[in-house]
Amino acid sequence: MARGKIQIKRIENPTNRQVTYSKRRNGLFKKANEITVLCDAKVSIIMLSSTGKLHEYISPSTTTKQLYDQYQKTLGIDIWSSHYERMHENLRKLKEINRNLRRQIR
Amino acid sequence: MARGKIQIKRIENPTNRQVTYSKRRNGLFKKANEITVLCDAKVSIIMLSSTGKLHEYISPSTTTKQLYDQYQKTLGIDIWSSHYERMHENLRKLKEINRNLRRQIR
DNA sequence: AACTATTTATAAGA
DNA sequence: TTCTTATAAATAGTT
Repeated sequence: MARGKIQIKRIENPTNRQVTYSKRRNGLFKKANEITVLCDAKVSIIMLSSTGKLHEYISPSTTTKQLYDQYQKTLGIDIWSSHYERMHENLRKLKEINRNLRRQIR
Repeated sequence: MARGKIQIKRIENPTNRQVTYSKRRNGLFKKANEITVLCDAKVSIIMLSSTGKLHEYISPSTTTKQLYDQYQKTLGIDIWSSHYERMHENLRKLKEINRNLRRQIR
């Protein structure tokens, strides 16, 4: 965009790609924050770089989970069910251990 | 940004807010697509407007669910371990109470 | 990490 | 909503 127009195609040089990723990620998150404030919106951004690093933006008024629960409710996709199932299973085991302990105490 | 600088604060007029939301959402999604192509990244954006409408951007190479499963796997490990540690601590306390009770019985 | 010439995004108006 | 355009903001290439 500056000092010369670029074509929107994959940057082959890994160093340049990383630098551009970092700069534009900052730009994207700044824009996300501005629309959050200006328009009273809620925004969740998750990014995975070509080197496998994960970055996230989330509007201050909410959480990533909240917004995805809303997304899930709207689109009917159960993204979090496996997480919930693991938590439930763990709670079940914990309660069983608690019962056994109380039995031991009596 | 144009025809006069604006302050980054909530736009009170609902019509103006809606117009700005629509324009800037387009801008944000365009930027998200550019960083996807230029940097070989994967991006998921979910937005909830102040009127309750949901909008989404997802890089062509993936799905929203895939990216959030990755997010959950990467960040969920920490959440899970702290939860595990809390349970572990609870168990330790229960065992200590148990020991004290046995001592009282003797 | 800073700089700056340019390109791009966009606020206000039509 | 879509187009225009003057101006603000982002950023590509460089240091």
